[in-house]
Amino acid sequence: MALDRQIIVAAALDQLDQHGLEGFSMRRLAAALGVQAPSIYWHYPDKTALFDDMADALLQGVASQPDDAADYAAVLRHMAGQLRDALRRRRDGALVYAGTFVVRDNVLRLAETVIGAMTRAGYDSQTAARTAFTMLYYVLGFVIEEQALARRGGLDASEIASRLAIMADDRYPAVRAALPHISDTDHDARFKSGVELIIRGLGRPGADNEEQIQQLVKAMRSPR
Amino acid sequence: MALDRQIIVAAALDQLDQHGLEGFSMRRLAAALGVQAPSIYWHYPDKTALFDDMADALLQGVASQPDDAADYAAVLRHMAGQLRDALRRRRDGALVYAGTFVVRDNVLRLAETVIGAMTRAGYDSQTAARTAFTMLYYVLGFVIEEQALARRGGLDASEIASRLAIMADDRYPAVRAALPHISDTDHDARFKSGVELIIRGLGRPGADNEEQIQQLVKAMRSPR
DNA sequence: CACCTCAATCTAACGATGTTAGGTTAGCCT
DNA sequence: AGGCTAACCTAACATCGTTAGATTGAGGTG
Repeated sequence: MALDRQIIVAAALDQLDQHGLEGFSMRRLAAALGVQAPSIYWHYPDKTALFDDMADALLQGVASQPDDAADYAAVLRHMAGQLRDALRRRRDGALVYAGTFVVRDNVLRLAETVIGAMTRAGYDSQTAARTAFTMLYYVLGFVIEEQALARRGGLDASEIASRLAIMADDRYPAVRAALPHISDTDHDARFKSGVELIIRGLGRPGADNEEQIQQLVKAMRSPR
Repeated sequence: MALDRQIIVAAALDQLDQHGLEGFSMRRLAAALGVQAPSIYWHYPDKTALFDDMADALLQGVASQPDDAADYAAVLRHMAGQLRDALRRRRDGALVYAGTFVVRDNVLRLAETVIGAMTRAGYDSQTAARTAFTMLYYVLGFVIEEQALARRGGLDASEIASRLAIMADDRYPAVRAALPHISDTDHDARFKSGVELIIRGLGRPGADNEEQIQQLVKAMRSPR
């Protein structure tokens, strides 16, 4: 009577926060809803269908007020940040989303915002689409690793760092030299640097200018 | 007697290919090894420890012969491709790796190759480390989505494409215009374009030159 | 009001899962 | 020969996703 998909999804996301992806259980979810487990199967054919809705719900509110006037780089930055926050909002959110990869309104709106801003700036739609996906994959991979620490309950960041320091012996001099940056816990800064790296990789709109930039950069990189 | 970790991991990866991550079972694995399920628990404390070894084994052979003379961009390209192939080799390989995120010899060797090549080229170790991670996250996200189609057995790529075409109505004009590129099934080309985007984002080694390039690119992007 | 329908829940159960407790074997060391 | 222990076994526990089929209760119809 009281149950519908929206209520179930909301409760399911709370369950996710409490027990994680591994500990998620249809029975516990049902109990939290004050109902028996099979009742959920009247509203959803199976667990994966429920998780599809959960994945979509994660993106609710992302790209809700697109700014058509904004610079395309600003849009990319903003959307990457919003996507990261959305995936981080719930425990194991990135894994839930990765497991399903649904095509729904919420993700379409996100794509529209990014691709629209880029095409308006003069990029062809292939470049726009591929950039949007590259950014999406980066964010997804980043948050998955960001949440991986929480997943393995026991060890914290410092523990990993010290274990890494031990392993990085003479066989891995470059890794050892870069240790403080590899173990850097300033996730915000690390995330932004990746976003900027991708944005910077975009040349000027139009294939010709694109090539120009590439050649120019290449020239500047050549040995002094 | 016959059993050891190496044999178990090899059989476990075969099980992964046959049944996927969802269908993986300690009992079935044991049966494939001609043994009862609890026997595996003499060699591994639990399932997650086994999956850690499996994740590490996925990267075996990656960056096995580092070329110290190679251009840093070539190293980045090569390592990204090798990592993608490694994760793709086994069904749900990317998800297995994402679930664990272990720090072992195989991943250290990969990091050493990339970071080493970049620092030798003149980049500071922070830029090198962050670039390596950005590339890693991109590849991970890419392969997760690449394997997502196989995970949901029923629908194939064309089915998704047509469903997407239906949803991309007037509300999403940019998405509709970019449809052929969004549904592009040439995964190799899409993968490479992301890799090149990230590589291109790297400026000339050294902060000053870096800024130079940024300013230059910015100038070229400014309205005609 | 009595009857029917059907959405929405229930109980009961099936087969499978990861894991643990504790017993059994078989080869090596003294 | 006798004991130790690595490496397996059987049995069982609690829990899981899911299905079959019974039951409830509200709304519409005669």
